[in-house]
Amino acid sequence: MLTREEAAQGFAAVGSEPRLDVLLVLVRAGSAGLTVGEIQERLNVPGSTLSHHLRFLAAAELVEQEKNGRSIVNRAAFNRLEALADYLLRECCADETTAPRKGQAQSKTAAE
Amino acid sequence: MLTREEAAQGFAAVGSEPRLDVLLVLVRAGSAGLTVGEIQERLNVPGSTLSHHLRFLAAAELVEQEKNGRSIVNRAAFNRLEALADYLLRECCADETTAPRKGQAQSKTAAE
DNA sequence: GCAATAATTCTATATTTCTAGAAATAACGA
DNA sequence: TCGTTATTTCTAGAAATATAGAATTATTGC
Repeated sequence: MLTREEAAQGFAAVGSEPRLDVLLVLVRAGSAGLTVGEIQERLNVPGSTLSHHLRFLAAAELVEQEKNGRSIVNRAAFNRLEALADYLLRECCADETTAPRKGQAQSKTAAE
Repeated sequence: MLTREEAAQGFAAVGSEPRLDVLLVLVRAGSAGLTVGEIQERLNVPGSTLSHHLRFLAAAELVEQEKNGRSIVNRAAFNRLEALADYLLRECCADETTAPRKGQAQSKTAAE
């Protein structure tokens, strides 16, 4: 489960277009991941800039990096991404006193 | 459907703790929404700062603002939040050539 | 050891964002 | 109209982030 700080950091990490691009190519790549060089080929971005963005994504634990020879394989952290996706609406309407929003999951913290 | 730019802007909007706090109280409040003053009470933040953050959230269309007398009611844009939540993993594993990630939805853009 | 490759760190500049006090605007009630 | 309430806009300094070239580190093959 994500803390509020982790969630904000995660959202900030994908809150810039170049970084969102990086994450999306990794998500598409699936569990095989991509090396830094492969990402660089796909996105056509200078190495130092890419490295900076990858560090950001790794710090937010949205991307995992594994060294393999002189390459570094980057993989999307799918569990973390799912947790992020769930985070925003998790407590939906917990304070709602009148009719709850139709079709909206109710908060687990709200009294059943 | 969200463009890449809209998605990045949306994530950036919830990518700061104070702003995530604002969004979360609105999500909890449900469809009734909250006035700026009510948010201010709950979060204990200066009005000018809150106004700045709300503008950010509204620009990303994560929050809708409706004027009501001298108050402004703010509501979470649930549809948009759902779209954001779906965005990250939508194209999961589209480029995967070997075994797809178990339990992971396949991309709509991938050949069926 | 040496050249080549893969990636990071260093550095510097430009831009954006954060924060919040002060002033301004807008709406209502008497 | 006047005072009060609700909110925004103005302003400005501090902090964070973006970008990318140059230098550096690490790994491999010969």
